[in-house]
This record gives sequence, C-alpha cells and structure tokens, in this order.
Amino acid sequence: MLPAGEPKFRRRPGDRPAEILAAALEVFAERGFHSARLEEVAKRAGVSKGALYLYFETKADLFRAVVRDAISPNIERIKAMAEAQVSFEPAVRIGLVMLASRVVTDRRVSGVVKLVIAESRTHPELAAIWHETVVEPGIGLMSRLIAEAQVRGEVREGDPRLFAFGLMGPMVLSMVWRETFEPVGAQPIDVVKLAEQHLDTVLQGMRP
Amino acid sequence: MLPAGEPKFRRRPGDRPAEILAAALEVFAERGFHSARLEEVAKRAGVSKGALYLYFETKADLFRAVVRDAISPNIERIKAMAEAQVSFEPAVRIGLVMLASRVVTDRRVSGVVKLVIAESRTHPELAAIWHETVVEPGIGLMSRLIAEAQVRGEVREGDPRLFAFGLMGPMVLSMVWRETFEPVGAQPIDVVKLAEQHLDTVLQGMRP
Amino acid sequence: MLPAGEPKFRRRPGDRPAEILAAALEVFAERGFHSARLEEVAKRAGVSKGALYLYFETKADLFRAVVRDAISPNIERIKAMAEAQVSFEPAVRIGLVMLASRVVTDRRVSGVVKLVIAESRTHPELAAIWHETVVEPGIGLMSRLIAEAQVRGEVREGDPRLFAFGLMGPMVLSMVWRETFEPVGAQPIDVVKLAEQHLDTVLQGMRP
Amino acid sequence: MLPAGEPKFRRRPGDRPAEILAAALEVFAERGFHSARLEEVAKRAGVSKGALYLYFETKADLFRAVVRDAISPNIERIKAMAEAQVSFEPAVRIGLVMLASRVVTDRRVSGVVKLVIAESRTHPELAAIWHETVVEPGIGLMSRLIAEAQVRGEVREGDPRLFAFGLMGPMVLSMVWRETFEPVGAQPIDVVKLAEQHLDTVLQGMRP
DNA sequence: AATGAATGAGATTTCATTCAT
DNA sequence: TATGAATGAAATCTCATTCAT
Repeated sequence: MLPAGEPKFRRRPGDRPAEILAAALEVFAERGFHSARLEEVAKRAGVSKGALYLYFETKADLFRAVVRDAISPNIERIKAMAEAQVSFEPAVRIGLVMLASRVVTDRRVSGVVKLVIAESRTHPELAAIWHETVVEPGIGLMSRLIAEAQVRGEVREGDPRLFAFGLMGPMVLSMVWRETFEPVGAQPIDVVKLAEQHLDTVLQGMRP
Repeated sequence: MLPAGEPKFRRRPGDRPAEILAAALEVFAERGFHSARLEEVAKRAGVSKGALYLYFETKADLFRAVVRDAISPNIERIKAMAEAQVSFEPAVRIGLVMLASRVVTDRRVSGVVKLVIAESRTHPELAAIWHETVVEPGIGLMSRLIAEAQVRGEVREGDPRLFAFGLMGPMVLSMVWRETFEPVGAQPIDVVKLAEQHLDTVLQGMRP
Repeated sequence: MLPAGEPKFRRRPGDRPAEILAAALEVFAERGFHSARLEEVAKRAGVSKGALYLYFETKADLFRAVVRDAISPNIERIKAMAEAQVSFEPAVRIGLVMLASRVVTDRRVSGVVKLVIAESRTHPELAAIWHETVVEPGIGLMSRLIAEAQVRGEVREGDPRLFAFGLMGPMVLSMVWRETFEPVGAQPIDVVKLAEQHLDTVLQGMRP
Repeated sequence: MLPAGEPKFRRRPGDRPAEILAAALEVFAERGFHSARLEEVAKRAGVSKGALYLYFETKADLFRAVVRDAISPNIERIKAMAEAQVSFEPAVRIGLVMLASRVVTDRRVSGVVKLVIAESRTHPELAAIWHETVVEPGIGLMSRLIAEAQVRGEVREGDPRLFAFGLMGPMVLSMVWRETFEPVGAQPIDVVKLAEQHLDTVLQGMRP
C-alpha cells in the first residue's frame, strides 16, 4: 500500500522505557497531564506513538510511572538522612541545606511536585504515593528529631510537627515559586540562601 | 410557540455572572481546568450551556474571571493591612494570623491557588495576575515592614525578602497540604496554631 | 477559529433516534459490527458523528438498540399467535406461513438475525436477549401445541421440542441462505413455497 | 550471534502451516475475524507473529486458508456419499445421521460455518467457496436422489430441492443453535436424536 | 436573553504489517 | 527461516462552541 521509501524504522539500542519516561516528564511538566500530547512525548523520545504502548498501558499509566520514577532517588535520600545519627542542629542544617541545594533546585523534582499538586484531584493515587513515600516519612523524621531534641532540652516546647512544617514551608514555597511565578517574570529565589537564613532564624527561635 | 401566559419568573440578569462565577469556581476547584465540564457549570448555575457564552467568550475566559474574582477581596485585605500603621511585631502577628484564619482556611482561596499553580503553564496570565496583584504586593509589604524594623533596630540583619518567604512559607505549605494531601488521608494541619507557633519562633529568631 | 461559511448545521424535525436506528441497521447489516463505521451511520442518518452520542452511549449500545428495536414487532406477533386458540394443524399452518411470508422474507429481520449469529461471541447479551425474547417463546409455544395435540391423539409420539425444531429448521436455513449465499449467486429460495411443502410433508409425517 | 552449541530442537517446517491453521481456526472460531488477534494465533501455534507472514500474506489470507482447510474433508465425504449407489431411503438416512453425528457435532465445523455466515459480507469469496464446494453439491446430490426416487415412485411429487431444504434445515438450525444460543444458556439440542426423529417424520411425509 | 441539539476537530488507543537482526 | 520491536493509519469517543429557535 505504501510506496517504498527510506526504511520506516530502525531498532535502536538504549533503554527505551527510560527515554520515554524522560521525554514524558518533560512534556507533562511543560503542559500538565491533559494538555500533554502523547505524540509530543513520542517525538521527543524518538519513537512512534504506538511504541509508547509497548511499555505503558495508557497515558495515565505513563504519568504514574513518571511520578513514581521521580520518587525513587528521594527515598534513598530520606533513608540516608534517617540513618545518619547526629545531634539535632547539625542534622537539620545539613538536611535542609542538602534539600535546598539538591532537591528543590532540581527542575525534575519541582516539575513533578507541581504535577502531583496539579493532578491530585484527577489522580489521587499519585498524591497518596507521594504523601506516603516522601512527605510523611520526611515530616515524620524531622518531627522525631525535634521531639528527641526537646527531651534533651535542646529545643523549647512546642508541637514538633508544626516546627517541621515551619522549617519545610519555605522549601515548598520555593518550588511553587519557581514553577509558577518565575516563568511569568518573578525574581528567582536563591533557595540555598533562603534555607540558610531561615535555619539561622528558626533554629535560634527554637532554642529554649 | 408557547401560548402567552404569565411571564415565567426570571432572575435579574445582573446576578447571572456572579452565579456563574460561583458555580464555575466550584467546578474548577473540584476538577481542574480541563476536567471541568461547562455543562456542569451551567447546571449548577441553573442556566443553559449556551447562556455561559452570553457572559464569557470561552472556557479560558471564564476561568480567568473566576481567578480574578477570587483575588479582589484579598486585594482589599492587603491594602487595609498596609494602611494600618503599627509597629513591626504586632503588624506581622495580626497579619499572619488573619491570613491563616481567614484566607488560608477558605477553601475557595486554597482551591483557586491550587488552580493557579496547576494551570500556570497553560494559562500563564493567571500566574502573572496573581503574582502582580497578590503575591508581590504582599511580599513587598512584608519586606518593607521588615526593612523598616531593621532600621529601627528591632530586627537583626538579613535579607528582608528571605525573612518574608520564611514567614509565608508555612502558609503556602498549608494550602498545598489541604488541597493535595488531605484528600488522600493526610492529617489536617491546624493552620492557626501553625501560624502562631511559627510566629513565636521566627519573630524570636529575628531579634537582634 | 473557523472562517465563516454557510451555516454549519440546522436542526431538523423528525425522530432522530429512529432515523439513526434505521441507518445503523443498514450499515450493521451490510458490514457487521466491527466493520461498520459510525461515520457512515451518521452520514446516512444525515447527522454528525457527535450527534450519535446524544442518543447512544457507545457503538455497542447503538448496536444493541438496533437489535432490540428489530425484536419488538416480533414479540407482538408471537403473543398474537399464542393467544389465537385453534386446533393444532391450522395453527401451525397459519403460524409457519405467516412466519415465512412476513418475517423470514423481511430483510430487516434476516439481517439482524445474521448479526446476532455473527456477533454472538463478542456480544453474548444480544444472543441472550434474542433467545429469551424470540426463540425460546416461539419454540416453547410450538412444543406446547404439539404436546397438546399428542394428548388429543392428533400427533404421533415423539419429542415435541424436536418436532418444533424440525418445523423451524428450514426457516432458519432460509434466512442464512438469503443473507449468506444469495449475495454470492445462490439461487433464491421461495420461502413461502418451502414452508407450504414442508408443512405438507411434516404434518403428514407427524400423524399417528 | 549465539555460540554454537547443540542445535535447538526445531519442528519440521512442513508442519508449520498446519499448526498455524489449527491455531487460527481456534482463534477465529472463538473471536470472529476482526476480534481475532494474530498475536494470539502466533502464540498458540508456538511461533512468532512475523512467522505467520512467511506462510500467509495477510490476515484475510490466513482466514481464507482456514475456511478452505475445513472444507476439504467434507468434500471427500460428499463425494463418497454420491458414489455410494443405494436406494433412496437408506441413502438419506445414512447420510443425514452421519452428518448429524460427525459433522454438525464437530465444533470445528460449526465454528467455521458460523464464521462463513458472520463474515460473508466482508469476505464473500468464502461464502462463494463454501457454497460451490459444500452446499450446492450437497443439496444437488440430495435433490437428484429425491428426483430419482420420485421417478421410481418412492417419493410423492413436490419440488426435490425444497424437500432437500426441508431435510437439511434442522441441521443448519442445530449448528446455529450450538454456536449462538448454547453459549448463553440455551438447552443443547441432541442432534442425532433430532436427525432420526426428523427423518422418521419427513420420510413418512414424503411417501406417495 | 436564553436554550440545548448539533457540530467536528482532535485525542487516545489498537493492531495488522514490516524489517533489521 | 525466524523473531518481535516498532510503525502509523484508522477508529471511537469527547466536549467546547455555535446558532436556529
């Protein structure tokens, strides 16, 4: 049926699923779930539309895979932090600065975070996964460290969980800011400087 | 076609846009921009689909109107705060607690904020409007108050804008939390308590 | 977005669902379920593709409606036959000749029967509906008449249900013949003559 | 690419087409032409999808081969019957009972018959082949036997072809019944009993 | 001003077919 | 011969938008 032309396809090496996930992350982050076109994902991954379906059942399935994929390194980070037994202040300092410099700054992360927020209504499982795997463990870890520090008398009284939200808040704000307001001209936030100044302020404010 | 009878009761036309905006806010907040069905908006507003087009050109136009509509009362609050001339600490305390108790807690607001975040890529104008009208004035006001307090020696040195982000961060986190994680089972945040504890902490940490 | 041209659509009177069903019957009968194109159905019904979805949820739903629609008149016929209390031979004669002349001859019926056969694997509900509504009542009625005639000594012994199949078989064969072999050149069957000769033969063969 | 080792066992290539045809018959009978997946055929035949194309040009080609393949043994049966020179009644009795017990009862046959009916519109060649090779010879043979019996005064007057349809009808009905209504719960027909009772009835009814 | 039936462009998804290996 | 990853045309279904009434 087709007039013969140059070869229609060529098997290429490389990790197809990973290439597709990378392309999908880009497109989803740029356009959101609904506006993302699978055709665009395919084009950027250098495959045909049909090929996507060799690896992912549906668009939603691909979306979920993108989000899950973005979590995995974070899980490791959180575990590593949890296992590093140190005294309160250095632990929080190192943790938050690392978060600011490595995680919040990473466009891949802030992009996915924004997606999770944006699509939480239509894909609550994603919010659930993210919450169980990243958010609650992270907040839980900080709360525990704070509670222990309170027992040791290093931190004044107060709800440890609220202290944790107080520390994390500006990091969340930074991601939202970068994804939402910077593209329309807002002055970028220097996240590391923010983290450091915030730590100086809050840690002093938490002293007994 | 209908034999003349008594005129059917008819809502004042002037109310229509407001009713439509209210219905649209609901539906957009529940479903996001793309999943929101104009048919659903029309049904909840008690009008026909066609009627929407008498007041709004397109779906995007309606969306913009919803977002703008949600801003206006906030603008008034901000202006009021700005005009209330008080010393630094009380001003910040009153402002943040008011924000926590009146604004962050309002589902309408957190819903719209989430929408702005979610659709910022496809509707950057919304992010722009929000930034110019709400965010920048708010952050600007706080920064100025802080800078003035620094001049008076009430606040230690440090970037006033970063202090402002440090104060606001947990409020943003709270809105994201409510919209994204509470629906999937996360323990709710008591925003007012958070604001108060955070103020105690940060204001102490900002002292010279 | 569209350059203005002649009016895109015009509401027309008439019973839309019925028009669509008629068009769909044609197309389904011509092409089978899978090869039938909704675009073709829409074109023949004089509506747009989208309009089909105002009346029928899915293609399968439309298909079911076509089949159900074809049954209803038959149900009436069967009921009428059942209620006509007559002695055995005339009843069967009248019934079968009526069937031959009115039902088997009707392209709409034979077309739908073929569809039910063809799609019974993919749409078993249709076979079920047809079986419960048309086939089993019909066979049941004949069996009962035969059993009663046996009691009265008008019919020799033998399984009444098998007698019924013996009478009906050539009618089924005729429908299959018309739909399957006539289009490829088979000599048409004169169904009424077949029914009459078959009745003469079988009724005589059923005498005690 | 593989290091030389002992040769993997390998089916004789000569068997491949037969294995594929067997698998294809199963799948086509189960799902119909369109819903049949070549991947499924390949899996059941124990070959790759690509291998199918070494033996059959297209899906339709494979389908035709399946149908033709199912005919061949029948042709032999029919020829054998035609050549067995016997008097009318025994010939018909033997023939029909054999048909009932060997052919109609064979799921492979009823499956293909159903396929031919179902796809006759999209693949008329199949109906044509079937008609020319199976149906018309069979009906022709019976008609001739009947006509000869009429000449000998063994059968009363009447259209021999219609007598043939009268005899064959319940066999067709049985195949349709099995394929269409039994899967949705209809009580199975005992085809051999049906054939015998029908023969008793019709043959008596055909006596002068 | 209001209606809502109708439109049709466009998106996801399927799967027979191809061809580099 | 044989494989199976990859292709891409084509089909169903959605829904913002239109406009005769």
